[in-house]
Parts: sequence; structure tokens; C-alpha cells
Amino acid sequence: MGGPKLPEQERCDAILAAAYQIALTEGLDAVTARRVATAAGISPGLVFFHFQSKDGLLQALLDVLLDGTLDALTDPDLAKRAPWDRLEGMVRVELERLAEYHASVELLFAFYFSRREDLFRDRIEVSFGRYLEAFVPVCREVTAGTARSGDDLAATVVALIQGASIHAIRNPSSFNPEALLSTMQAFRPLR
Amino acid sequence: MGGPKLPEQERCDAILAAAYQIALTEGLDAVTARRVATAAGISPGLVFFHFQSKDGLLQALLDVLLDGTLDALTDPDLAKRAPWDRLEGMVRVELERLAEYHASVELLFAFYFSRREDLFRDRIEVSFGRYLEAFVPVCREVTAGTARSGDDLAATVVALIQGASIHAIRNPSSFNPEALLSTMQAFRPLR
DNA sequence: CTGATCATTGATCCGGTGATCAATATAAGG
DNA sequence: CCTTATATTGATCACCGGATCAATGATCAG
Repeated sequence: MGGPKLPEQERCDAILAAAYQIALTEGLDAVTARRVATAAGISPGLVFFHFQSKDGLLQALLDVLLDGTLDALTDPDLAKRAPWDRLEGMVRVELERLAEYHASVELLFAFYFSRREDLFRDRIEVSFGRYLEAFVPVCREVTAGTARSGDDLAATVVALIQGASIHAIRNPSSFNPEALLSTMQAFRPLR
Repeated sequence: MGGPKLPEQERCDAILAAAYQIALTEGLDAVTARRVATAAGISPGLVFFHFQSKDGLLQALLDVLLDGTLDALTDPDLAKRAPWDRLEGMVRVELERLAEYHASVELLFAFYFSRREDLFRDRIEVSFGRYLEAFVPVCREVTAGTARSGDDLAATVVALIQGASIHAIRNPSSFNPEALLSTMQAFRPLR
């Protein structure tokens, strides 16, 4: 018994990477201590040594997922353009990311809909909330001076993106960001 | 052993009702043969006698769910109004149904994201496809004579409704159909 | 009434899962 | 080199879920 030792951080990362991989390819239910351990080339007991419980492992996995999926809020360098162009650019970035990361987004939804414990849902809700908030300021700028509400526009835009992600998950090959973007032009203020 | 006898159909319905109830209130994972049997007041073996396997039970449950959730495509009597009014009416009906049936919709998503077998996904995809198709004709009418594409509009509208359902699931009390409907006015052709 | 068919029961088997733990190997400090 | 703290192993436990099945109860045709 016993075996080669690795620094805490590195081992945890390796375990998480294995769990992530399994979750992506075979679904959340396939993430069991034994399978993760086998995939990571370690013994099952070690998973609990580092993460206490399976819930602990899933919590950590969810954190990784949220960090890598819902943080593209930080606009790129092109931050100072006209409000509408900025909004359109943000939506475009998000939609194009979907085509690439749809598997991660799918996993996120799997977390949300199959692990209903508050522990998980609360974190996801907070992230969703932050996601919405990232769109509010620019939407308010866009609707300034019109009769429309910036908050409503933000809610609509986010609903659109989330609905689009379901499409991207269902049928990635037929998913086309341009179709949504062109329809979205209708939101542009006429002025 | 042995017990009161019931006609096949009735027993199956009772089992399905129990399964549905458990799934709605405690999630899909809580739907086990034993729990369903207890809830239905019968013996565990009977579940398999009537549904062969757990997959069989879940298939039947999914059918019930799809029938009750994604079939509101049949427009009400107010079928012959102007295209835009018709589209707006359809969206309104769907959004208002969300507020009432969000638990069923949540269950539908749970099916989709946690049971990844083709057996389940294919049926859901077909239903989603039909759902989209129900919006295509009216969207084409709406965009006729404009530069916009009816199919793109339909895809956008469906994405919007599905995104809205996620909102309705996350936070039913803060879900307000009117916000989306008013923003959607932007899609109305100017003409 | 009788026998055949169907519905029902509940005990039981088997596999997989989360979790625990004593034993052991490794690394670091004096 | 010895000691101490920390990783790591792999066997093992208890539990639960799907599935099976012999035994038994109900129902009905003849």
C-alpha cells in the first residue's frame, strides 16, 4: 500500500480533471468515486481523502464549471463603442462561445436540473444572476431616451441566449448564431 | 399474497400518477420502483409486471409529460386574426402557461439533461421540433414582404420562450410575461 | 364447481455506490 | 537515521436500487 506522493493542489486538480472528463462524455451520473479514481489512476479512497464526500467533489466540479463557463462577462478591449454595437458584440461573443462550449453548458444544465439540492442550485442561480447583471448597464444605455425598459431588454437578451444554448446543445451542427443576430437587429433603436 | 385486482389501464395510470407526483416534487432520481410502489399502495413487483423495466416506466412517464406540456400548439378559436396578432397571442399563451406549468417543464428538462440515452432524447427532440414547426407558418406570414426571414424569426421566438422557461423555473415569482412581450414588440413589422 | 388465466405479493438475488479504516509508503525536520 | 505528519492503498461495510420468481389471490368461461 501507499504510493507516490503528489502535492495537494496537483492531486486535487488531477481528480477534478478526471471527473470533468467523465461528466462531459458520459454524464453526471457516471461520476462515481471508483470511476473517477480509475480514470485518474489512483485508489478510490483518495477521492474521499481529498474531497471528504461525493458532494464535496461535485461542489468543486461545479466551481470549475462555473468559472470556465459563465465568466465571459469581461468585455474585450473593444469596450468603448456605441451602446448598441457593444450589446450586439456581447451577444455575438456569447453565441459563438456556445458553439464551442456547448458540452460544458450542457453539463451546467445537467447540474441544475438533476442535482436539486440548494447547495448546488444557489450557486448556479447566483452565477445566472451575475450573468444577467452583466447585460443590464449596456441595455439601459441602449434604451435610454426610448419608451422601452433596459431591464426588460436585458431579461429578453439573456432569455434569448439561454434558449439558444438549448438549441446549441440539441443540435450543435445546425446552430447558427447569425440567424439570431440578424433577428435581434429589430431591438436596435431607430432614433 | 395476491390482492385486489384492477383493470390493466387503471393500474398503469395509478402507477404513472404516483411516479409523476414523485418526479415533480422530489426529482427524477427519487423515482424508484419501491417508492413508486409505496406511493401507489402496491407491491414493488407490480411495477415491473406492468412496465417491464424502469426504463419502460420512465418512457411512459415521458410520454405523459410530452403530451401534457408541448401540445398547446393548437391555436384557440381566435385563429383568424392578423399574422402579428396571432404570433403575439401564441407567445402570450405559451408564456402564461409557463407560470402555471413550470414544474412540468422543469421535469421535462430534467429528463433531457439527466437521461442522455437516445431513447429519451430522440422523443424530446421530435417534440421540440414539432414545437418549432408550429411557429414557422405564422412567422413566415409576419415577415412576408420584409427583408427578414420567417424561419429565423421562428427560431428566435422559440429560443426566447425556452429561455423564459428557465427563468420561470429558477424564479417563478419574479417571472413576468409582460416584460418579454413588450420587448418583443420590436419584432413587429413597421409596414 | 372447476380449471385456466391474469394480477399481485413479498422475499430474495445481485450489482454498484458512498464511505470508512487499518496498514503502509513517502516526504520533511531535526 | 529516526520521527512525525501526511498521502495513498485496497479491502471492506452497509445500503439501496433494479430485477426475478414462486406462491397466492382474484376473475371468469364453460
